[in-house]
Amino acid sequence: MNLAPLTQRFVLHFGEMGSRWGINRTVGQIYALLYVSPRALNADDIGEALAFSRSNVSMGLKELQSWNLVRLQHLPNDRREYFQAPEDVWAIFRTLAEERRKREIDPTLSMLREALMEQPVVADDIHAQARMKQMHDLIELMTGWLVDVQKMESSTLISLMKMGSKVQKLLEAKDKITGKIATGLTGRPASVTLPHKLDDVSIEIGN
Amino acid sequence: MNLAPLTQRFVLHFGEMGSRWGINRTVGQIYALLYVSPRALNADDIGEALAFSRSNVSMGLKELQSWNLVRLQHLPNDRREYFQAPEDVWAIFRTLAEERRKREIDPTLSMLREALMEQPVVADDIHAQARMKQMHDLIELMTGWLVDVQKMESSTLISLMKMGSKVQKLLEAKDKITGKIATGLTGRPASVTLPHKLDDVSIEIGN
DNA sequence: CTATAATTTCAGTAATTCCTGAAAATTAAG
DNA sequence: CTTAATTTTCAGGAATTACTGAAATTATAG
Repeated sequence: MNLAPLTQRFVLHFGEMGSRWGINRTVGQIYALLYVSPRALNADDIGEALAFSRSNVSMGLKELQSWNLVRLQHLPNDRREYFQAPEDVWAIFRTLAEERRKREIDPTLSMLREALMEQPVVADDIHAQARMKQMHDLIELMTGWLVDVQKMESSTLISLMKMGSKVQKLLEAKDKITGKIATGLTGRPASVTLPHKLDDVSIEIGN
Repeated sequence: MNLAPLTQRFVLHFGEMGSRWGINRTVGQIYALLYVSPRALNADDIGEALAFSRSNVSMGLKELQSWNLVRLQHLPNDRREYFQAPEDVWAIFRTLAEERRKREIDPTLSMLREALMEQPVVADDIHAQARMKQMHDLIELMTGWLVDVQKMESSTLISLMKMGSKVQKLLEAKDKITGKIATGLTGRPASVTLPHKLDDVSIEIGN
């Protein structure tokens, strides 16, 4: 391996973290290399840079493709396949979140759904099913939210994350207002803006 | 293994998913069993229920304790240690998120921070460092947000997740207002409520 | 303090995952 | 179609991880 110093540190780190992320060293290093590379690389480039066998690189790239984490392209007058990681880190993050959901969450959600359809026969299973329902509801809420959030523009997402827990303030304010409506203190029609319908909310700057 | 039908399905599923979640089969099954169990279990209970050796159970429980996923308790007139999973699924989820952050994200954030302090010597490293900066900034934003969100009440978190991408509406409305202020159309002082300071925002119901 | 119950450690083995080189399959140029 | 370049597959060996039983350690009752 003969890489530029910072690149090497990055690549080695990704290799070591691989096991914690559910990928192996090879795949971690290949991805890291592609991520920092200014140009697309072919399998031989990668194998040489990381000192992996050609077949190992092939399997690693296949894995990365199954994660939708690399793009394949062809250069003129060169029949080899070139790979690169997408430029946009937020796009990468979305892909990662989606793929992890598919692999790590969805199968469990399916299992829970099926288990909740059954009628418990044994006493122990009555409690077990109630616990599964709690887990199911949490996961369903989480994944639904994730899908919702995936639809947003990156810029919107960034703004929201920068707000952090201050979003809570908006929610509290909204609850206060809707509470007022319920008790009829505002004199406005009570029909507008229920807790989960925010479409007609407008905001003003307070004192 | 002689478990109630639904419990068994749940336990076996967690065992199989274990590898995708970065834990082994044993640990997955032990956690699943504790999660659905109506009472705390001791190591022998667990070993018998899952047909694992006593030492394997011991190692599995140690692992779960290192994840803060199980609580240890003692029963009167019994010197054995009893384990249980916390009741509150949202508390469990928070723990999981925090521990995964510590193990899967924080080390990378540290590595990136260090790499960004260096002065690139080689041309390749200039681009590599720029890419690392992009990744660093994203991770820092994400983890900061996560820490913020961890502080919220579960009920608040649930409300926010149920709103999903409708939160975006609030943000858009806010931007519209602050935009108006910037262009002086409201006649209000221009100093209030900058994009990241929402403390003084109040909400009214629109038409 | 002693005896016993309970838990943990650890060396050895089993099981799984990773990686390589050789061979097969695919692709495209001539 | 033939040939050469490129990629993929896969059997076997290497490396890692998981699991067990025995021994050591720790904790508590008497």
